[in-house]
Amino acid sequence: MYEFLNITKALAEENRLRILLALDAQELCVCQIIELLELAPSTVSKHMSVLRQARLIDGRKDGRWMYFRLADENAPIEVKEAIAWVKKSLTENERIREDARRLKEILKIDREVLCSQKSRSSEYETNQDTEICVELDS
Amino acid sequence: MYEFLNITKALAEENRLRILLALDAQELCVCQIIELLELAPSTVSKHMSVLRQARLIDGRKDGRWMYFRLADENAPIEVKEAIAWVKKSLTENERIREDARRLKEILKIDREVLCSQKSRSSEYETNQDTEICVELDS
DNA sequence: TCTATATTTCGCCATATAACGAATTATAGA
DNA sequence: TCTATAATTCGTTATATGGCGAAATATAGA
Repeated sequence: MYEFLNITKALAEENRLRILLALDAQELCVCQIIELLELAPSTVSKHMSVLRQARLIDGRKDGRWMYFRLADENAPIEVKEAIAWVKKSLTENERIREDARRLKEILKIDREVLCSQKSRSSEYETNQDTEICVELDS
Repeated sequence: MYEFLNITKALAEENRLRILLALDAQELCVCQIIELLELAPSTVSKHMSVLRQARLIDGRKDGRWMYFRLADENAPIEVKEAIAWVKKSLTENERIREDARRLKEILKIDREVLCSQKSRSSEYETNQDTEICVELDS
């Protein structure tokens, strides 16, 4: 029961659903998810921990970067079915589609540039990555 | 998205999962669910309202009694899949099986007796419905 | 070894929500 | 009409959780 509740609680939050759907197409490092959601690193880290606790995602460390991906075939059946249900229910959702578009742009940015605090978008200024921001906000 | 979140939030609470599974076999009136969960009427009523808002259950009023049942084929596809997923994941759960056993006993009790405050079980005393309470607590 | 930095952990605050009892509403039956 | 009562609504309280920034941790590279 508690394991199942871990899954449903993990799914009961909009940003975590956005993360799951973003991971549908490819694995992502935390800084890319931070960029997508425009949340503080500590907040995103907590969300990843909740999703991982529920076994909805797996993580691997590569140097300083932490990569996450959707749980695969080895996951418990309830988890696999949960992921299938979420994907089917939300793939056509407008917010999720917008995330997918934004993510495509984010993936074009070199990770070194993306992850450095200085070049992080949106937060403080109408910054220099004009063409990217225009794409992202459209 | 908000509709989907209504579903996941409704599923992210143990007592509401117990209610859904209890409704798997038959429709129930609120007083029967109160008896099963041993929660205050106002609490159960709120849970029913959350489940209904998510469209996971339907209700019908019959005199003073309100009956609820699981959503049927007319429900949105996400709802039907959610119900199927929950059922498959939890039917074998020990807590849920115990609820099913208790529910069988509760359904034997005449509803007039069950619903009247005086004869409500467990709460205050080792009451007169001895044989029933023994069954329920075993 | 020392520095920079990606991520996590921790502590705090604001908000959401589960629980209850009291008050209210709706309905059956006297 | 009046009373009893099943259920809901409302107000309150306690707890859980999302958010952030600061501090800690881990690792790459100088």
